[in-house]
Amino acid sequence: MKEGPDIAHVANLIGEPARANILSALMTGKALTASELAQEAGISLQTASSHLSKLEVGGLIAPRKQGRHKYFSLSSDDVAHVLEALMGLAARTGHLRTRTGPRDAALREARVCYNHLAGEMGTRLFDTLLERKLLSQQGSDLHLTQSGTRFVTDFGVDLVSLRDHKAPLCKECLDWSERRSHLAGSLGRAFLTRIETLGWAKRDRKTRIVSFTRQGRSSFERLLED
Amino acid sequence: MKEGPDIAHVANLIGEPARANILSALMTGKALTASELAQEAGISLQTASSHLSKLEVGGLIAPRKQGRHKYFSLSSDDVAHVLEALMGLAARTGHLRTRTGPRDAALREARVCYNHLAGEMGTRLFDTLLERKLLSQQGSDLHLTQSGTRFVTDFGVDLVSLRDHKAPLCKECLDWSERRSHLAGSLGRAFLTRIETLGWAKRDRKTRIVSFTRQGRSSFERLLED
DNA sequence: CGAATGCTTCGATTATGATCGAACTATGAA
DNA sequence: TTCATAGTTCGATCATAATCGAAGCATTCG
Repeated sequence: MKEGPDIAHVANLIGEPARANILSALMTGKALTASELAQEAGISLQTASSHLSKLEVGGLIAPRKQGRHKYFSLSSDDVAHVLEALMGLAARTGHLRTRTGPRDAALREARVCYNHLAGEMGTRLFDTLLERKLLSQQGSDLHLTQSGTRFVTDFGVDLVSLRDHKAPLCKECLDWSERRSHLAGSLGRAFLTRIETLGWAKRDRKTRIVSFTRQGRSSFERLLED
Repeated sequence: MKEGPDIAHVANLIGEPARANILSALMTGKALTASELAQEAGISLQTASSHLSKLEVGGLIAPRKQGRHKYFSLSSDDVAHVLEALMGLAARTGHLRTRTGPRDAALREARVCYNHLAGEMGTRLFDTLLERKLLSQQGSDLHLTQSGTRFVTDFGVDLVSLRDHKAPLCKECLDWSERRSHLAGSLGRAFLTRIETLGWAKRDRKTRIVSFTRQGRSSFERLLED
């Protein structure tokens, strides 16, 4: 009864609606200010401040001061992973907050999961990388193969600067709508950034939706089939 | 702000200490009665009853009546997966309830994660299955290969009866102490059962610890190296 | 400097829900 | 039938924490 990590504390942090909204908003991967998060969660600035400090002490979010603004973001991919897992469970146990609508369909097709691509497009990318042996999976470790390195570089991602970081290059993240993995880690992030840079898709500012242009979509298809 | 699944509700269910204790107790995979769970969580029977009904309505646990007893168990592997993910996050953000001790070491070595083997022994099994190509991983789908089928059958697992179920045969589950995957799904369950049947290891009744005998440990090693 | 903006702290209010005693129902045993 | 055990329901109590107004810092801008 008293062994192991204290899951109640962490779950309790997530379990308050206002805080859950804050965390969900941060799943877009963007750093947001206290005021923005307050608005997002539908609470006053004072209340938000209190919640934010709890989340910070709890290690779920990390602040960054910039002038008189204070930006918050999720403190690690782990947090995003737990949130996605919770969304999956909540969806499967039928605890949806709204009826499924067109917006929901868009979310399922392509969305942001803490800076990397999730949804159907995300899992397809991940699966293709494995099928074409651009990515190799040993146990739960993921590595770029030689051809994978070439592929990624050709796509325009600067691997050299990525490898500098301590953070793992490739990680997998379980997708709540697809029940499959998509690519996380710094490479996952770089992929999404590159897709945006190429103008293939745009992130919606308010939601987690990633909307591909028609051209972008077919370019993406070609990339996968190449 | 209102799209997507209601994670706050689910997280809130887990976020109450008494309920977290109940769920943790059920991570052993054993079905427990209301009274047992009350004792496990250190609360009265009335209080436990209230919590259990909330967890049941929330879809996290499933009851089974047997005479005048009511047995509860986790309602799915998904729930166990979320709990493990939470434990990982809690452990990494430093929210341990107790100092690490010998019991903790035993837990890290081998423990039960909702009826399948977790901890170091669990992840080693999983990795070996992949290395020796007994298990193949395509995207996030896992399949037994032909040689894998032979391997498992030789080990004494009755695959035929397992395949009958609708539930997926192989699944992966992220381990909180190892940060790697171990084998879940009905095959994972069968593996642990078989290990127990062979007398290689015993589950502790009260904790999640799986303690291997000396002989069992070396048999296990041999199985992996074979 | 003073004014404005972003955020935090304090304090009072309020709502929620965890808790358990007591009474009640259901199953099983004598 | 009567008694015992397992579990639920009801009701009262109590503690916690979410909320926001008001005041207080801190930073930037004019």
